[in-house]
Amino acid sequence: MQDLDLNLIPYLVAMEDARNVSRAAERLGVSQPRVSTALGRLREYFGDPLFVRTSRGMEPTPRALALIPAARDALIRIEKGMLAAQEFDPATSTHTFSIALSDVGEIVFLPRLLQLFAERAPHANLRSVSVPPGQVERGLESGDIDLAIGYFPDLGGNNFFQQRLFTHRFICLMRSNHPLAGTTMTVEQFLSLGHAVVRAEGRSQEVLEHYLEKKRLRRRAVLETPHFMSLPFILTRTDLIATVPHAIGFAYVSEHASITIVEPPLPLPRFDLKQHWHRKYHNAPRGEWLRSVVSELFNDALDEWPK
DNA sequence: ACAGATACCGCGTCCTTATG
DNA sequence: CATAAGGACGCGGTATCTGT
Repeated sequence: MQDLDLNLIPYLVAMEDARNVSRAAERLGVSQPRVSTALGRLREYFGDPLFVRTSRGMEPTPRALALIPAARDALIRIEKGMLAAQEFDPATSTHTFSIALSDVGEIVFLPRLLQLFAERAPHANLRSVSVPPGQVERGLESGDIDLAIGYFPDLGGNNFFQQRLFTHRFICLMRSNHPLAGTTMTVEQFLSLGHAVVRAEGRSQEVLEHYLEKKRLRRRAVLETPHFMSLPFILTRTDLIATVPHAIGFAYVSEHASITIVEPPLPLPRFDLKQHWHRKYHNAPRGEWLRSVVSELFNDALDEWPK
């Protein structure tokens, strides 16, 4: 440690970000040779080339990749602990928070989140972004997305932090005057009824599909639709049933008297709904505030909906 | 032609030593 | 023990070279 010049650490991190000496220099606000010599000293200290020239730019070596997380962490700690005193004030903030939500999330999260924003952050705005699952990662890293809420089983790795909000279970919806409304549905009935099946972009419906497939249970998908929104209108006018995450079902039932909930006759799988963020922003006051608000609003108490 | 590495020089920093 | 003065070291800049 004595021999390692700590001033070199930002260069290491900037190189990983830019993968290019000149651009790293630009980002750091220094000259290109300075990055080059800094890299040289790092190379000597660690006895490893750290970054090598390739057709895709300066590629980090395994050694560099092993070093960088710690370096990044150190910088963030210093920034947070010593330099960044600025606090986030929800009452005056005019920030627009970007949140990645599945369509399930839009229905479940946005109304309550907006209510809370109106009270505590009246000048802040919300933007719900719909991005393909593979791009959530990139968005969170770049800061284009502040938070991802929902079922994102692919969002792992040690660059991302997550917090479980509540566990989703599946329930069945049907019209209130359906012959089976208010009864205890049997497996036979469940399988013989026509189903309205949502195949949304998100991953949550896959959990159900995989389960049914594994159990070799075939239901009759009379309707396939990519949207949850149309379900209440469809169910009201047909004998179809739909199996959906419970928070959605509860939301529909509270708005549409013509829809009612029936418990499914099978122990359907459950899945955790989480909020995900990039470790880069773990200590950012704004992000911390948003996450605390989300976990305050959405937690296991949601299992008790509706009253 | 472009990007990264090297040469060289000025200057600032920090260490050592001296002194109040 | 604190501060001042002197000096070595090395950082970081510009210019330039080298390799792809």
